[in-house]
Amino acid sequence: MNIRTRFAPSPTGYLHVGGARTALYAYLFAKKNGGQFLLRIEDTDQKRFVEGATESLMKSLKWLGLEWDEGPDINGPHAPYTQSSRTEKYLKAVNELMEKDAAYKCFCTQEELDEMRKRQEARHEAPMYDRRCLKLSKEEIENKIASQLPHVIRQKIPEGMLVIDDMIRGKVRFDSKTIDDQVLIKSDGFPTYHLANVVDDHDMEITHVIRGEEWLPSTPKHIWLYEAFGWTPPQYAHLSLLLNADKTKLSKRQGDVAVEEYIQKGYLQEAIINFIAFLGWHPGKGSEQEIYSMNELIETFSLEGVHKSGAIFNLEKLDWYNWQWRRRKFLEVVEKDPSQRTTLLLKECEPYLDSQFKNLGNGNAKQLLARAIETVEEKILQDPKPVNQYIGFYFTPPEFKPEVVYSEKMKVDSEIVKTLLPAAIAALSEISQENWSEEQVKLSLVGVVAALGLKNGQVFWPLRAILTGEQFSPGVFEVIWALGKEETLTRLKNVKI
RNA sequence: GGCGCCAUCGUCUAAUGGUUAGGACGCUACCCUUUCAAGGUGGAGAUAGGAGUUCAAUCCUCCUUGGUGCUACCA
Repeated sequence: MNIRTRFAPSPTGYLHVGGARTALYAYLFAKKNGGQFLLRIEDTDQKRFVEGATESLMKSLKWLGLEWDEGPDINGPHAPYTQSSRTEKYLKAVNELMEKDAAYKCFCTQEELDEMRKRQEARHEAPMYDRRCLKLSKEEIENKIASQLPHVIRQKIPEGMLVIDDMIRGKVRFDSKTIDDQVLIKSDGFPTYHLANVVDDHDMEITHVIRGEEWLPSTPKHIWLYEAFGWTPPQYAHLSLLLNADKTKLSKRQGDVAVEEYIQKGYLQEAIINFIAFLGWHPGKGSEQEIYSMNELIETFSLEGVHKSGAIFNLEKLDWYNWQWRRRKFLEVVEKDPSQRTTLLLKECEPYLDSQFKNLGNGNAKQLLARAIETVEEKILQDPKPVNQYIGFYFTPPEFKPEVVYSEKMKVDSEIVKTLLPAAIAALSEISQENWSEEQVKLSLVGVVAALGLKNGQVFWPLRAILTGEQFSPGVFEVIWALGKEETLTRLKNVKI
């Protein structure tokens, strides 16, 4: 069987990360099985239509590497792939349903429906359409149509139980008594999701419907529609939701939910894919591999590995994936061509560099910047945003920060700094201008360590902290060498405890 | 309210009718080190509760609890 899946978003805004995961799973399932992945735009609700949303959706999808085989922009054998251009198909389909007595016209007004619901709620009944228009006689219907009363077309839900065999959830039972006669065609002539979805999935030969859990309760309606048409329904796989930290449905209020926003923040495509793939899926077989490329995911993916429970969208893990992928891509290039190292790192930092560092020409300052960045390579690969912290002190002397200089962990207190400073100043002063090198600085400071009987860190940490004012920075020898003898001594002498 | 879905460390998850319940993120201790970071070795940390089936239940069944989704002329 040729597997065909689809992603069918509504153009109401950006691509939501939850939608991205749904699309990813549908994509992986299709590709794993050598099938096709389609994109269909479900814009049957003009009220919610947002200008540019389709383009934005497609852009994010493409950026993620989720390319479709058929879709609104490239078309295909079942074009068009935008529902608003397919209305005749739905009208034709619904006529067929009425002929088969599986649908009927309903003339109830919004007010009538509201009132009916209110009364049902007052009696603690489930709010449901009471089928009053199903009892209309032929003449009544003709009269109402003749007087041009607006109407909708409702699905006539058959009686009985229905069991859905969901690929993720197994067998799920529904009683038709609890299911409403769904509106299929709205009074504006547009279909609702339920009709359009079924007609299109059938027409586009979709074999597996992979969609969010929110559709599970309405799946019986869809299956009954397939039955009424005499079509074979697709296989269903209902995915659990992505959640906020408090386990509510992932929402904008509690953080960013648009893929676009993560792109802007500098997350790598590979990292986002890797991360969302593992939110509710695991390769199984006791595997402990965490890093998967898209190709590896395609090879490994299966619906059996998809979880039933919702997963919290945890940014800390995303950051970690992002770091792993930045590093992996960086090393791939550098291993082939080591000369690329600095260029690549500078490129990483470029967007975050303060303007004063951007146009340094090619002189000493530029080299200094390059070296500084190289020495904090790991930090840059983890997160290039604080880059200015790692280099700013070269250009602007920092204030003395006791909270950085004194460190319980490094066993550094003010007493140590008091004895250390004069010794360090004396030792560094002895190095002649010609001999001023990183190596010489190191020798000199190692001498101080020995002379004072301290641990390495007790000397190196406070000096670096005084000179840079930063928790993290390039190494102390590098810093001293680069600042130069004069500036280093000035900074050290200026310290007042 | 009705109907449905879900339930292993804080988070993502692995595992099996019999395990010291494993890994990753995060947290943390120590080691290493040219500080920090990285790296290495450890640590704390979970089967929601109650019944039942069974020699044996985290795993199967039921109930409770909690969470969540749907209940529109939205998708």
